Order: sequence, then C-alpha cells, then structure tokens
Amino acid sequence: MARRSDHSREELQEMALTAAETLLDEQGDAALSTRKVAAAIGYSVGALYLIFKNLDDLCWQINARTLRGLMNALDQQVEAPTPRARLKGYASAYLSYAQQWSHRWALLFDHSASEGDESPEWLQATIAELFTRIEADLAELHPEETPEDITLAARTLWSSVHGITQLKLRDKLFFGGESAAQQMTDSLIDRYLDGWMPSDASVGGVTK
Amino acid sequence: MARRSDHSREELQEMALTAAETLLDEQGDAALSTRKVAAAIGYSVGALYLIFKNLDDLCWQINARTLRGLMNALDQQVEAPTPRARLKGYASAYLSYAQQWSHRWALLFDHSASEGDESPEWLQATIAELFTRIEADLAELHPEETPEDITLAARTLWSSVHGITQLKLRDKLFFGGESAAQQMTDSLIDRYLDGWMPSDASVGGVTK
DNA sequence: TAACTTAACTGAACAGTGTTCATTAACTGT
DNA sequence: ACAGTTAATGAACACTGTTCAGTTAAGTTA
Repeated sequence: MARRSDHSREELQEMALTAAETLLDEQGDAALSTRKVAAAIGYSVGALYLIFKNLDDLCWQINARTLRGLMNALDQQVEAPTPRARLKGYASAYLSYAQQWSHRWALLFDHSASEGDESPEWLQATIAELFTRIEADLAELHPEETPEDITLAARTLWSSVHGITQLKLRDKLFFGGESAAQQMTDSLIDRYLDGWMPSDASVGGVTK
Repeated sequence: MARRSDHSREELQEMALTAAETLLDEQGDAALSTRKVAAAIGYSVGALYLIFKNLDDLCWQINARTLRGLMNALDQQVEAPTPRARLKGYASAYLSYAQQWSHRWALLFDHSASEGDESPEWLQATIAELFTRIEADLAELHPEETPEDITLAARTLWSSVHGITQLKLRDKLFFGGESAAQQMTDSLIDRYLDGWMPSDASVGGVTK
C-alpha cells in the first residue's frame, strides 16, 4: 500500500499520465481505464480521483502533452529556407508525428466528442500557436492579402493536411504505399500555393 | 413479451437500426447501448444478438446506411454543368450532410477505431464509388493525366474536404461564422484546380 | 512520549456497460 | 396430442467510471 508522501502530487500525476500513455500506446484507447492506470502506478482507483477530476480530465491532460510534443516536433524538424518548403516540412512532421503516436493522436481528436464541458482554453491557445506558424509563412508568400484572408488560407490548408493525416491513419486512403500521404500533402501544398492568385492583382482568379 | 413472428428478421433489423439511429441523433454515440436499443423496440437484449453479431456489427450497419444516405444526397443535390462547379457542389453537399447528421457522421469515422476485425468490404466499395465521381470530374479537367495521377488528386482533394468537415463539426476551426467551412472548401477547390499544371505541358510545375 | 489532528489513501458499493446461454414460451408438422 | 423446432427471455459474468465512509499514516502539539 502506497503511503502518504511516498510521492508528491506532481510526481503522482506524472506517474499516472506516463502509465496512461503507455497503456494507450500499447493497447489503444479502449484499454485505457482508471483501474488499469491505478494498478500500473501501484495505487488504488480512489487515489486517481484525488489527482484528476475524472477520466476525462486525465485524457485532456494526455492531450495537452501530445499537443506539446507535436509543437516540439514541428520546431525541431522543420528548418527550411523558403516558406513553401517550411509548409511542406510542417505537413511532413505533422504526418509522421501522428503516425508515430497514432493512439495518442486519435485520442486528441476523438476525445473532444465527449460532450458536456467545453474544450479547455489551452487547447485553443496551442492550436492558435500552430496556426500562427502557418500564417507567418503564408503572409510571407502573399504580403498583399489581408490578415483575414491569410487566416482563412491557413485554416483551409491545415484542415486539409489534417484530413489527409486522419484518413491515412485510419487506412481509408485506399491508395499507394507508405509514402502516399506524404506525396499527397506535398502536391496539395504545391497546387494550393500555385493556384493562389493575388486578390488585387490584374491577373485575377478564375472565380473572383 | 414479444412473440415469435411478431416481426420478421428483416423487420426486426430495420426497427433496431432505426431505434439506434434515433438514439444516436438525440443523445449522441455515448448513449448508444444494446439495452437502450432493445428497450426502444420492445425486445430483450438477447434478441438483439440474434439479429446482430454484436454492437460493433450494429454500428457498422448504421454506418452503411449513413454512407448510402450521403451518396443519395450527393446525387440529388449536385447537378452542375462544369466539373469545377460539380466538385464544389459535392463538397458543399458533403459538408451539409455531415452537419445535418453530425452524430451519425461521427460514428462513421470514429467507429473504425475499434480494432480487431477489418472495415467491411462494402465500405471500401462505397468509398470507391464516391471517389469515382470525383475522379470523373478531375479527368474531364485534365485528360492528359494518367489514371494514377487522377486517383492521387481525387484522394488528396477529398481528404482535404473531409478534414475541413471534421474540424468544422468539432468546432476546431476557430474562424468565421456559419459559412466559414463552405468558404474554405470553395477556395480550396479553386486554388487546387488553378494550381494544377498539366504534368506534360511545357509550362511545368514549380517542383519536379 | 503520548495524544490529537489532519491529510492520504483505500476498497467496497452503485449504476451502468457488452455478451453469453440455460431456460421458457410459442409455433409447426405428424 | 405430442414431439420437434425455433424465437425470445433475462439472469449472470466480467468489465466500466465514480463516490465516499472508513482506515491508516504522518505531522503537530503538550
């Protein structure tokens, strides 16, 4: 039986989250239960509820770590000279991170389905941080566009990369081999950027 | 107690699926349980297991109906003259169908996470049918491309529309109002098509 | 050191879940 | 009427998240 002050609150939380992540990685989200996490860290179920509000809370905290890990991966792996190359690099890093931590990544997006309380503020903030990176590169390519247009473009492009990632992870692409998804994000970004006519240029887009 | 031959196998199956869909629409996937479905149709839990292999099976059959409904919506709502307009129409119909039946649509993509048995063949076939529509329009725009390139483009474009749809449903776009997603799919398709240089033309793409 | 306080921790209990299967009720053919 | 067959039941099993009265240990005071 674990004794008082065997571990501090922070240590306990860290142990629980790590155990939960291991469980998640090895057996998927279905295997993630309070009793299993408690057993893994040598505490009783009740102890978990002194650390986390409930299982949802624990999942949100895993998601926070997953998202932070993604941001680190983006920062470390991507250092290209041009905006276009950087955007492709972000997409590539996003894709490979999602594949490496497929279960954690799935939890990040499936879990928000649990209705009741809103998605935490930090999530919004971290996603905004990701979008800021994209927007910076897009703005460099199209300085003539308004911030609203840049924002729209960033959301559009990144939702697309996200969609490709999701279908790849779920094996719903039904196409190509291991590099198909990579190929798709590359060609998507190329065509999207090539098709982006400056909104105030005399050339003009096809449909306004 | 329901008696033998009160309802045929097919009737029972139809009743169960309809009840399950109602439950899903009104209370979300968390509320979808065998006992609730059984109670809704006036039978016991065990009776469900004479009709369906298990809850997973029932979900797959709901998914089949959802997907068929989507295909019908696409066919009925989209009748535009040009390939570009048709593609935008498909995206728009896809988006609004997903929003109208948000819980069913979520089940369609979340449920595949349940590991064990593969996603049924009919799913692959129906998705292939959807892609065939997209490919037909893309091939009309780019007759010079190989079937492989058309296939790749169709998957890329549609994964993107899917990604926008998913983030819209999960309120993760953090942008614009109700029409933001629509605006995004439109601009995506425009830019993607405008940026699609013929692969064998003297103009040449930016990369490759 | 002994008594008291306080906080950590437990684990049984509750209501719910999916799934199975011996039993029963109801129909069918002889 | 009786045997055979099949539709349907619902109790039982092993799980789930969550709560909370009770226990146990650490810290504090006399």
